[in-house]
Amino acid sequence: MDQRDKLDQARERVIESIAQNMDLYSVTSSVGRLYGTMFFENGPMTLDEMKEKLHMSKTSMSTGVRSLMELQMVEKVWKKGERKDLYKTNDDWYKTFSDFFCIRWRKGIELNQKALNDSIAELREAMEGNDLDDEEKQSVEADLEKMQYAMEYYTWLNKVVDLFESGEIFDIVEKP
Amino acid sequence: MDQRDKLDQARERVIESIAQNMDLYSVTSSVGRLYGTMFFENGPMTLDEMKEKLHMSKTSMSTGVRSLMELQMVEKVWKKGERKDLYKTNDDWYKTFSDFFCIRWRKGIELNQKALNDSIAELREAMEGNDLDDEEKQSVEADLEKMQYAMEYYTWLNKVVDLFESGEIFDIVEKP
DNA sequence: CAGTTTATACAGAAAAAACTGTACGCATTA
DNA sequence: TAATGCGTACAGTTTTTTCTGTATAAACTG
Repeated sequence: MDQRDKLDQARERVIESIAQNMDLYSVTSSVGRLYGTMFFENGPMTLDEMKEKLHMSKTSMSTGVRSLMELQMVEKVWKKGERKDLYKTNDDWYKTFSDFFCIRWRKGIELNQKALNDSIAELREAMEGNDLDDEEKQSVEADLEKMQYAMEYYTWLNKVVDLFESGEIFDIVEKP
Repeated sequence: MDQRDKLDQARERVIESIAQNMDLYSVTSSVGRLYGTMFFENGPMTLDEMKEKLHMSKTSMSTGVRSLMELQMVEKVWKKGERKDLYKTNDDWYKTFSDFFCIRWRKGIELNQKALNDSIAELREAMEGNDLDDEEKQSVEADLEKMQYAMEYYTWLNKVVDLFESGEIFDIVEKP
């Protein structure tokens, strides 16, 4: 094998590994491959360059870049005299991980807490009225207990997310 | 509206919210709904009961339960005299979250580290041989720097995962 | 042991997601 | 202003995933 091919292969191995594991960020391996490719490119890339490298449609590159921008993994770059949009990877992986973790879980927590709050209130109200028979009361009591457990759990999880959002996690586990 | 309906609705709201957010655990909302239903059931359930409640095929219940068991969210229960398999939710959400977080990220880290190790070794070897022109050397140098950054990041992330795996996280953020 | 009953493997249908090519709006250039 | 070039909306196609019904093997019952 040619020396040049060997170097390319070493790079491609890493790109492919990143691609295969990008499902951790809920994107397809195609989008992951796009990220990996941009990561190893020495400068910002245009959509046409991406399309060229990955042998995919420009539309896919466009939507792929949008996904990566939402994840804050890629950002748009301005360069005077250049008509095409340029994109580069955001190379702070620590921040990318934290942001993703926070956004993802915070959203889930919030929605579930909202539903729990509403339902807990309704059940408590029903308990206070006197139109439940014993069996119903017992069932509502059981539901309330479960919902309260869930609320406590989300309170805890929220604090875990705070750890990452505040950057406190970097005091606990220091960057190399 | 009937009082009974209102109580059911309160429960259903929470189940549906859980279902919608179970994509955090990479399962479909159908599987999430199954989990929610089992969570609020007072005892263990059979596949037929699930099928009945969710109006879905028994096959789906079977595969759904398997998914939830892999996530350690559900476990099989033995009861003498009962021919059908019984399943109940594992109600330690703190552990479920930690386990999922660890398994998920540990796997990604490991695979990426493996690829990085191989490629870093190859590139270093290439640098030591004397058959690279200046341009190539520069390119390899740039790749190596990126790969080393990635390795450092994964080392850090591994330590974060350790925090959850060891349970140390519960000293930092205490359970309510 | 024959007759049920249970869970699941498997194949196919239905639904969802990913991807492509065309068309169009907007911006820049001449 | 006309002409060119860019990114993306959109519709249609392909691929993947989810879901169902049937068939079957294993386990239980009498």
